[in-house]
Amino acid sequence: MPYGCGVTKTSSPDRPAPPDERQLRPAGRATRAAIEEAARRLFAERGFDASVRAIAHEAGVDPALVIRHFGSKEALFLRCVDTSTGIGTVLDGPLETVGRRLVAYFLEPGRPLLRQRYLALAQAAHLDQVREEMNRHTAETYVAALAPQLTGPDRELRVALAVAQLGGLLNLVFRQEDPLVTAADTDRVVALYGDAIQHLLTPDAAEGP
Amino acid sequence: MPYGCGVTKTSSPDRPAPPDERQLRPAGRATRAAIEEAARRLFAERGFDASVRAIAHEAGVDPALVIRHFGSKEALFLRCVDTSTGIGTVLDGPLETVGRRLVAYFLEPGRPLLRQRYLALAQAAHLDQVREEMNRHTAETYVAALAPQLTGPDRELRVALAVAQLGGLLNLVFRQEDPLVTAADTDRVVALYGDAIQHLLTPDAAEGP
DNA sequence: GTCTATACTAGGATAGAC
DNA sequence: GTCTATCCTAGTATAGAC
Repeated sequence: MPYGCGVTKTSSPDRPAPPDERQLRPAGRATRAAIEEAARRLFAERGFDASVRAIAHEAGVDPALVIRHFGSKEALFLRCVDTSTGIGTVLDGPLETVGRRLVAYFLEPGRPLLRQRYLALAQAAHLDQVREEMNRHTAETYVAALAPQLTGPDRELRVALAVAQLGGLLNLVFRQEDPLVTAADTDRVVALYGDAIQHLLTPDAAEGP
Repeated sequence: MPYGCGVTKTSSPDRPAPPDERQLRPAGRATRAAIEEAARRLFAERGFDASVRAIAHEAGVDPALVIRHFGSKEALFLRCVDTSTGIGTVLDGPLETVGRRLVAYFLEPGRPLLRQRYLALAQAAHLDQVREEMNRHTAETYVAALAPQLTGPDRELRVALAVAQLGGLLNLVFRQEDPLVTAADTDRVVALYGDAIQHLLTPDAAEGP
């Protein structure tokens, strides 16, 4: 997810590295898992506004345990929000039409999960670690996949700017709910905005109808 | 400011419209003014994180007075943050180069105020009223100024999408501080991203070097 | 009308007993 | 590992003094 959404952590640097999570007591494992499951659900539903207390209640445990196990609300959030949403296949297609494909992918209806995750991340973007993860994800997913295929100067910069463009669109359609855009034909937005993104990646290519 | 920043209110719908602010008691006026001045300073410095209590302390009054006078922190914020930053002159120039001019305007160094205001608004964007003001500002400033000059279909939609693009760039350079972009030559970003914006506004125009 | 004092609710985080 | 009790900060509301 652009702007960038990333965040797919499997270990937190906050806890002083227990030798292996699978060696924890069964009770501890179950509690941890219950907290994490509840957190995933509530973060998805309410974004970063979901309170630690509400998550604890949902998991049937004491609020203090949430902090005890995950260090902080921010660390728990980083652990729970991820965006492994199959964007890879979109990026793997032909470079000449990736702009429209990206826009179409994110605007495709029936993807409430994408929207939920975007809103949750956007809401938490004031936290430094969340922004760092976004940048890391942008670099690892988008820049790594597209920059080598580009020609001309500033290949990495152009991909970063294209991702920023995509983020601007998601902000508009997912957060602002601008009436001009929500009422517009999706295909038109895909064509217009997709070509604008494409223009940064392959400036010389001709455009489709 | 795009994405959109607007918010230049002079009267709040929350209070039931006192006939004229100048008719309030001197003491009341002075207190109100002190609170508002302190709020402007702290909101600019710390964004929406500036607490009501800190604002009250800065103004030398009781925290309850802040709420008493302005209704809520959100209402005070809406009253204090504005973006009348002279974007009008940028929009008034020739349409054919407005994309690059817009990017250059926002990337121009020595404009810490622009950045401060953007960050404050982005941080408060989870509030419905703030987002509404952003949309209103986008419509009144950008769409109103540019859409009539465009040719072809979807004129208003294309301006809204161009503003979204601009918002994506500001998010990148003001919030993310992506090393790829902060290290890049400003002129390159102006050319690349400005042309991408221009492409939505005047798709047929040729591009500069 | 304007301000002071107090208090309510909610949130995140921590200390220390079991 | 788990829980109880507690602390701190925050936004907001209200009663009552001037």
